[in-house]
Amino acid sequence: MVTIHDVAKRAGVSIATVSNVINNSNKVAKGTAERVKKAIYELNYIPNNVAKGLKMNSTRTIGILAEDISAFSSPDIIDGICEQCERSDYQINLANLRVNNKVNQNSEDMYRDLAEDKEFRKGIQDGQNTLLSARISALIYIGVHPRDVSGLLPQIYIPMVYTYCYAKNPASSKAQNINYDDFQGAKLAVEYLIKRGHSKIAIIGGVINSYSTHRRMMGYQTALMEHSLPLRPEYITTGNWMFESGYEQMNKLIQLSDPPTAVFVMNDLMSYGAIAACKEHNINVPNDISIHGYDNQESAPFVTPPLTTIALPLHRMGVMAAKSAIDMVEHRNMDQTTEASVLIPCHHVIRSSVR
Amino acid sequence: MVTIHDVAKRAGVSIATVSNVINNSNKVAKGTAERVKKAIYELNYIPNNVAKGLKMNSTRTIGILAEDISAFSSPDIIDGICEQCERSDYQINLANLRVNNKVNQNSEDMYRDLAEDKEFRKGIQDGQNTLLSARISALIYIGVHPRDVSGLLPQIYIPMVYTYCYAKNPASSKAQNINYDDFQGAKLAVEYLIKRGHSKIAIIGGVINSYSTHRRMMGYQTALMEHSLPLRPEYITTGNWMFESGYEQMNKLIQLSDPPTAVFVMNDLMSYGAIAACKEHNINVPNDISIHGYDNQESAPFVTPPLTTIALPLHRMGVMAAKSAIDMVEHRNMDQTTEASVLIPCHHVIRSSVR
DNA sequence: TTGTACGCGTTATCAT
DNA sequence: ATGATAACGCGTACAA
Repeated sequence: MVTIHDVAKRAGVSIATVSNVINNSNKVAKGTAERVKKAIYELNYIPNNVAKGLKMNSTRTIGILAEDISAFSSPDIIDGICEQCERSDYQINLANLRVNNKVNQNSEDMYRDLAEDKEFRKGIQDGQNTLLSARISALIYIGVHPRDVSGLLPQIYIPMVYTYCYAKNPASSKAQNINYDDFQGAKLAVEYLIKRGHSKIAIIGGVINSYSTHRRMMGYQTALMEHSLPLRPEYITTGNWMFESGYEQMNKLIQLSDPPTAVFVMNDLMSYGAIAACKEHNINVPNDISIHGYDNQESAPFVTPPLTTIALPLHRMGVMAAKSAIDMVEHRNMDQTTEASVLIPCHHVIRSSVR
Repeated sequence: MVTIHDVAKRAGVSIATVSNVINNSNKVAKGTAERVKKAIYELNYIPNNVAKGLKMNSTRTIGILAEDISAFSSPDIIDGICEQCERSDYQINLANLRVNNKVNQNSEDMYRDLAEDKEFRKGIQDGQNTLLSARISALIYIGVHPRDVSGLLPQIYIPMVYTYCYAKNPASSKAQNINYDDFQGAKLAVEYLIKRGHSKIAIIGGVINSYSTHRRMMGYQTALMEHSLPLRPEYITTGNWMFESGYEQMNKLIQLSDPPTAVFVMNDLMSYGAIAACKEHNINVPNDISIHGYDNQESAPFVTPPLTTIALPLHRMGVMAAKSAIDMVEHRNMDQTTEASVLIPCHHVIRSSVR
């Protein structure tokens, strides 16, 4: 490997001069700088960041600890992180926990079970340690489900950002949570239904102890309230985020004596189930009943009818996560205005499942 | 940060001894080793891999240069790479080129255009250099489309693996291509259609100069040939991988005087278009006509009818890619049996779009 | 403006 | 079995 010494020799200068043209090119005479740059180019010199990292005690590297990189939400978040890191000249070190292979899908409370799983906790420890031994400057933890992950990670002394999850008691004294706004997204959805003339609006929620379910439910209620619409208990149902539960709950709603004309379903998967239930009863979506999803999964444009839904600001979450991580590393977070948690608004994707 | 010196002091030994218990614990007396381990635990010592990397001239780090981490194929490949790296005690350094934002979707030959795009070539250079300055031990390049990417990357002196793309003239003298088997996958699909009793089997291909289109077409032909079925030119159509072209080509096939009873469509997106065309003509899928896709996109189970398709071995490609990268790093690739290109078989996902 | 010398945290060699 | 010490490639006082 060609080093700074080789460049110095070829340019006929000392290594200090080479270092100076690389790092603060103003400190060195123009002619000398040219010679050095020429030598760098000719030798195809590539600075050794591991030596630099050792010397500077800073690697300018963000560690990503992803609960599951195959989760639908992870790639776009990581994409955002990459983008910001490129802009700020940071590198990325990646570790993956493969949560979705480990979680018990049949469990009532799969994420709590998971949090108590010895093997998973060891995996998370190992992942964190591997990253830490690479001397990352900050750590971004990407969850697979918005929930409190306090206590999952051992305490560390570098800045931390949680995204697609949050920590009430973070693992670092410098920490931030970056998430999308469940409340705003749900409100957006229901307000749209109201705007389209619906007043009998039911809801199919996710699992009842989920943060998202709570927040989205509040968005639903608030939208109704602000438009002086009644909150009808028989219109409130919950499932478990899966296709089947959307199907089941929709069947219940259909059989009501005064059925809704629109249903806000808390995720796309359950929406598909709801649509399937309608089809079975020869109820046309959206003509007889409107279905509104949440998540904007990759499949949403391709189902029949194409699903009107709420898109998550995943890319922006990644950008923001990297940005706050880097800000904390570079001590720019010291103004009191910085909130420990930021919520990024969702936006609407209108297709054809709402009339 | 606590260093090996702190541990040594606390354990009352020299740093050499601490290093020995970490790396070759057999060289040191049992009692001493215990004391050292205790000190490590008490001080929460985490080895500094950047110092180690400098000293060893090896970081045990795989660089991933992803053309687009948001492409449907990338996350599972990366997941596989992560898994193998964890097993082999390697770290991962990630860079993303965001190709899909840069490519001109309307171009006849978008990837060739891209390859000639100055800005993209600069991006790829920068990405490679960033990775190289982190002194990665090997580089894995993940494409977004199976094609020859020779000449895109500058020549380098570390092992390279190409996956979801290939290089006839790789950028390293130690290189390998890891891909799925287009030919085998297509043959699998068409043989299934034949087994289900179809003999009038049409095909909707991708863009005509695409490697995948060629290979899948050959799989189609071979399956027909091996079952003594005629190759009917009017059954051979091609599109451009997008929804609309599936729709258009299907419309043509429907209007044939002797229309097919089954269509092998070369990707899922065009399959959705084909299904849409059938619906418009009140042709029931699969009862009147069968549709077979390729890719097994996340959406495939949710369209109507759920799509029978070919699943790509993405995770295994990632595992294999990392494995060969690491093998090359550790000089285990020296047997002549190692092929420059390996193809991993696809497998079948049977749902309801084929009768 | 440019050069010399030191130290960052390791591992490995060579003594002891 | 254990310890002292020289590198690894770089950035930066400080000297010139």
